Amino acid sequence: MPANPTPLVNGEKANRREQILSAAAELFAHHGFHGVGIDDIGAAVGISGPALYRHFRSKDAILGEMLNSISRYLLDGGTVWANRPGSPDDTLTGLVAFHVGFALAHPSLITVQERNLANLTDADRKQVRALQRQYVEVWVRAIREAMPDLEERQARSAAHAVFGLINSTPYNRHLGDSELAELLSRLALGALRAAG
Amino acid sequence: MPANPTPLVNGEKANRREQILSAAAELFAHHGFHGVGIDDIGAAVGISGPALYRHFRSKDAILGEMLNSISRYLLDGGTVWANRPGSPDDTLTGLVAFHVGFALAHPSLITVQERNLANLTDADRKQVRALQRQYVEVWVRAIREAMPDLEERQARSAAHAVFGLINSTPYNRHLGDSELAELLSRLALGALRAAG
DNA sequence: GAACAGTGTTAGCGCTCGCTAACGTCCGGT
DNA sequence: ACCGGACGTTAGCGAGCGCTAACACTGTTC
Repeated sequence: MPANPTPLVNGEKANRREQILSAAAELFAHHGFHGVGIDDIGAAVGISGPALYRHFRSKDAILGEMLNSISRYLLDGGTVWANRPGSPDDTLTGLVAFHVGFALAHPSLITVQERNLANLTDADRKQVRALQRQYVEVWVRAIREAMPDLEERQARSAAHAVFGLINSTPYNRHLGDSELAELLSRLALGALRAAG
Repeated sequence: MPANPTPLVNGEKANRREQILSAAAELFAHHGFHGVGIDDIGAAVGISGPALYRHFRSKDAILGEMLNSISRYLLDGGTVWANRPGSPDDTLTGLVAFHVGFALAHPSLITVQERNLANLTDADRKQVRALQRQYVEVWVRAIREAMPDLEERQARSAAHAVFGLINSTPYNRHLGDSELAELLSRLALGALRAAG
């Protein structure tokens, strides 16, 4: 279980680093990494551009910490759900619910993680990729236990496809949260069941 | 039916404009709009930076024409499939196959269209958005005819979710094309059937 | 064969960006 | 009372960007 229930909490008691990460996530999601300036991020938290360097070594470091935190949160949470006792079908349902919950709570983080991998430092990208791969593997194992007749490559493709389905939350703001969560879960499980 | 079977063909007989659009799509998909320079695009087609201005009014115009072309192609093709005679279920299957075919043939166009809407000129964005909205409506109508008990808002959310599912092709390069096409179609239809 | 349209080149302007430097202010500990 | 660290400011650098200007070459037209 991760130490923090959600990554990048943006509550009132959050310290500067977290405020900055949260604001930067919103901006990166809307305009892309290169479309956002240091001054924009500073202004979003009420300080002025260069003051950011009291908290982060560089602009790349902001993105790096952001994506690392997201990937680690997903991997940790996914691992917990995958190891819960229960039938393979229950495990899959739990994983779906977990990912849906994250995507609904943090659509901008979803957007950033999907779009800005290429803007990372080589070292950061390596780390994030590794975490993402492990998360996919958690899903692949869960999928194959629920559908033993699926090949591994097909299960992996199915996992990516289901991520794409759930990660549509940024374009899906016209339904209530609970209603959307229920619909997405049903769609995701329906897709997975059709894979077998 | 659109005049051209696929948008932005990058064959050998393609003229300069099309070469440029094709190369720029690849670059934009990998590095993002702001991460690609005029000189990069020029180099990719064997000419040097400023020569692009013989063919396009600006860098924004390249992106604008690219996204407009994609959206128009999808809308035109989707409309054709939606109007084919056949059962509602056949129509849905046709739409899925059409979108899957496009996503498989042009993963980088998928990426660009998903990530770079925000970098368009106001006028271009308005146009592209309008085309995308119409395409979504084509799907919403088809979905509701196949599942009459679905509300319109739910059908719209389901459409976005299925787009996300199919548009996962950029992350899905480890399965053969035909195998992946078949899998994605099955997943998409399974998701849609689970919506009702 | 001169004019011209089409397509390429290089040089360079003006602007923005990430980042550093130098400095100011507040605040808790001895 | 004073010092030092944490955190903020503004000014400005060097680099890279989109784009324009000025010019060169080629092939077609009358």
